[in-house]
Amino acid sequence: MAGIKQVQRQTGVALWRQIADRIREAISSGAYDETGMVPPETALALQFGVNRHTVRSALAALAQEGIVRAVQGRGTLIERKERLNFPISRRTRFTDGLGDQARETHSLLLEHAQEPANAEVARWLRIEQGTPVIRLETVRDADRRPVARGTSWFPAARFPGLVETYRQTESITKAFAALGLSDYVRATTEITAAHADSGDLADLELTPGAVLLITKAMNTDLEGVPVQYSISRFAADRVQFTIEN
Amino acid sequence: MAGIKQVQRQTGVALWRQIADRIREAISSGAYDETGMVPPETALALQFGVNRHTVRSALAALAQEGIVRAVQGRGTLIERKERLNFPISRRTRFTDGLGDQARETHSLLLEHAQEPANAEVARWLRIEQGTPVIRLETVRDADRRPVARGTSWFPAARFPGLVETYRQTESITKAFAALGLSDYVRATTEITAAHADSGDLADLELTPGAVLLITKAMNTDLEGVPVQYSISRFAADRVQFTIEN
DNA sequence: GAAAATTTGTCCGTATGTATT
DNA sequence: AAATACATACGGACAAATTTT
Repeated sequence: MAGIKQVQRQTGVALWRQIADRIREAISSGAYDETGMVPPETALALQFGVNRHTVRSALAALAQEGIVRAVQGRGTLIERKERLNFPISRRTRFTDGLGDQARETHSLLLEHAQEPANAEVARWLRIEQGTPVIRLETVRDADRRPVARGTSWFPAARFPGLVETYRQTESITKAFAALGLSDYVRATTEITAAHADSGDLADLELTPGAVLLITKAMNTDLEGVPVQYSISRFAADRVQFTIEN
Repeated sequence: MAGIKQVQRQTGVALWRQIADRIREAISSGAYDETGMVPPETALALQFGVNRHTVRSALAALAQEGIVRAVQGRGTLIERKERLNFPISRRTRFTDGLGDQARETHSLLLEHAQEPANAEVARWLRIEQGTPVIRLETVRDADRRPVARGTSWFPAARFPGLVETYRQTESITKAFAALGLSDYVRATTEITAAHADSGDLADLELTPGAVLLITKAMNTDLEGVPVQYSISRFAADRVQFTIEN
């Protein structure tokens, strides 16, 4: 089971890097497909002739890349992934956009409040700073796998009772419809990427170092008046966005 | 200079995490603005009453978030960042899209070749697999800072001499124009995010763990015939994308 | 320009804690 | 309950890069 090529010292490339590369190759070559796990750290340390900590550095790098996930007491599992596709267009809607990619989608309302708009929210919703807005904190699942967490703000005066309707329907589109807004469109979307923070790790069931796709989006009614501003944080290894022009 | 709150053991929260949080706060409060650096590891270890390795774990986490950057022999520098905005639309062009956000942009041609299209390239360019394509590997800078590296493929038969023209003009738009294609449009864009690999680290001057925004884009001529397929890898902390619908 | 001091990087060894099997 | 496996933390040594003397 020992590899043919051993790691080499004093080559200018750190041992843990060489080992990470070696394990990455082994994973993609399917060497560990039987168990779906990487061998225990102690076994790898023996195999490569290094200290267990050196192996840990290598595994930490791979975990950080999302290739493996260490579980205390169990072992280091190999991750496999498929990405859901989210089209971004004038007609962008979360659930509809998924189409038949997921059998079952859920939206969990974590928290809600009515509060005065801060500078950023006011700018996006084109209202005066301090105007009352409704804030919703949600986590969205597709087939039991958390996909995104986000915060949305709505002008409070225009959508009384939004929270109750949303809680029942789990859909912004339906809540809007129930409140007299039959249609709306995506006006602008801003996309960045960053590392997950501790809140993301918990809500999206991620491991430290995970990557997020972050969108800031503004929806308007058909007259172009802003009705929703959202910041959404997507687990990057579970989604991709597509834009058709 | 010692902090008022000390870190606490046996609380269920690892020491290195507590220390990372403490340093993160100190940075954002401007405590280290004078030097633009975090104190040396040994000083922090003394301040928090822990081993230097524990401080290193904390700093590694912050480095991985892109908040600091360690430089051997010098110290741990605090990163500050501004993001360039890339609009994605039917008229998407790299340099023009930047507008006045950068005084100076460059495109460095790393490598080029003519080769048969593989399955992916053939699918995007809507040509037969094996048809000759021109491949360009480039790195793009804005104000001396590398922003993106990418690979582009073009149908070889349609654009003879593309490489020479591109090398002179540093512009795909101008190279197309010189070869008789006066205008083209962005048809589809696919966006994902991931960790940087070793090639990205080198070309984009990033540190391990850095996050990338990755686009797969297809441009067509005005008749809708694909003329270019590109995979671009953007340093996520230097850019954002915007989509206006 | 050379030497010394400073600072981060790598690696080892050991001990103990915590979660899972 | 015991064994296994990952997580955290400490201590030490030396290497490598940079800055200071």
